[in-house]
Amino acid sequence: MSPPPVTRFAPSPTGELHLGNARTALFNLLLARHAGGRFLLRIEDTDTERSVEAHVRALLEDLTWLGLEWDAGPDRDDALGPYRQSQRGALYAGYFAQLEERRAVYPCFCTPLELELARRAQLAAGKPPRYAGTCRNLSTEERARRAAQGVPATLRFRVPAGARIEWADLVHGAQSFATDDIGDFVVRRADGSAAFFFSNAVDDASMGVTLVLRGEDHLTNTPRQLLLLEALELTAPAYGHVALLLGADGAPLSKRHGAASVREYRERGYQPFALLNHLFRLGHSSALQGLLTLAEMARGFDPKHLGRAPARFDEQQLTVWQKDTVHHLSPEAAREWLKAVLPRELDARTATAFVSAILPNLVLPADALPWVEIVFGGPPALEEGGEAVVRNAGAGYFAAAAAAAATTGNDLAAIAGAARAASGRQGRELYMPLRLALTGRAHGPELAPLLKALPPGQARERLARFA
RNA sequence: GCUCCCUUCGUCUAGAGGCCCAGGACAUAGCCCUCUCAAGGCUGUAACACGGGUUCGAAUCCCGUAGGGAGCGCCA
Repeated sequence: MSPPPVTRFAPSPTGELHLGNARTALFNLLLARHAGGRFLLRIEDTDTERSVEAHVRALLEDLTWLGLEWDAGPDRDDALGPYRQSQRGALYAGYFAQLEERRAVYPCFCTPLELELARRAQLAAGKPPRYAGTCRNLSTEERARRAAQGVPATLRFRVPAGARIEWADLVHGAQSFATDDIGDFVVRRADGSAAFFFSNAVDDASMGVTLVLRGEDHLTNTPRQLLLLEALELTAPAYGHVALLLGADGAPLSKRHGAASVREYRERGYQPFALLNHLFRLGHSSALQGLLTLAEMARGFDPKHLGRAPARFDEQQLTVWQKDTVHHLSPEAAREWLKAVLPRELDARTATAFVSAILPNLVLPADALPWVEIVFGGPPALEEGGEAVVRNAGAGYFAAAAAAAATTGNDLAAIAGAARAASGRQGRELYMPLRLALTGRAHGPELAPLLKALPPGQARERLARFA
């Protein structure tokens, strides 16, 4: 029996939570829950230039809104924390010292400009843009001299030559990379802060993370982290690289596709469970059908069923989940969901009647707007072509219907019954003139419940118009 | 440029040499139900990127080609 897994989501707070990252978070959470393990949230804010506190808050909000709860994180500290990399400097210092002691790293005095020029020259010459090793073999004296001059230096990892780095990727299987294809990389910036390869790998190890599911964009970077961990004699987690999420057109998901962040979908009125159910099946397959709860997803999640090919985020598919979620909302939840579009002064009973009537026809809150106007905005004008249908039913039909509405309340059976008795009409012939007179439209939610939401006297008034 | 990853119906995917002239879900078309819409039921259309090999047999293994993507940063 292997120990329970520890997984993590380690976002950088540089913007809104991207859908691809949300999926990564979901998968890691499910992976942990599936086996009774722990799911950690670590904020990777070593880049103080781009990390913004407001983004951290937004990130936690979005994850919470989705229902993705972490066992430990920036707001839930424990012995393994702190969970913000900007607060882990002391721990990093110890590991930097170890690397220096073992001569696994060396100071690099190259300036950003020099490096940029070198990179461009290499690219232009058709060569891989890798660090040329300028500072790799400086003498001890030379290093001391430059340091004494106060030349700022980064710390670079000395990548061993002629070796191969191999690992079994959870998604892609056996991987093998030649160290000769990897340039010496920066582990500590000139300002003393830790660089991604370093802090990310070191934190996974020091936090006891055993399983890392991350974006495929990290696949070719993995050998660097493995090298680093090996030099530090730390245990590497098992890595799985999930294919990227694309837009409906097959291009990387971005703003161009309308929305690429959780926040945007949330603001448009999408339900968290709709989003979650969609993400669950993107790049992952499950025999489970239908709308799933997080617990059900956790039970059914299997890293063996993670796909290797990139998946497209198709809003049409999301809409299917959204409909399903919305149609199953309780009347209370539905009222809350529609709060922004419902008239303010509506009493609870009417609001519930109205919401229950139109819910089966909604996908997003905005879809309720026309019905608010139709039901609460007074007798609606007839749509194109409605006039003829109404006229054809005749004045007697509507006189009987209006009378029934006045005496029996907003009861469709009574109203239709009276109209039937007066006109002899049945089926569509019977109901369509009623629908038109009451809503102005030929299409819409079921009439009976809609009638119940109509303000007092409105049914009679709307029908009497054509008597 | 180099290294690496990927390629099954419109979309998400099942498929780990014979169970596949490729299965499911959603979308789509038709029918049924029905006061309309939605929901529901039934039926249908629709895919192994291409070319070589290996094998009695390949969607599955190997090699190429094409297309897409990532990485090669004092970003993460």
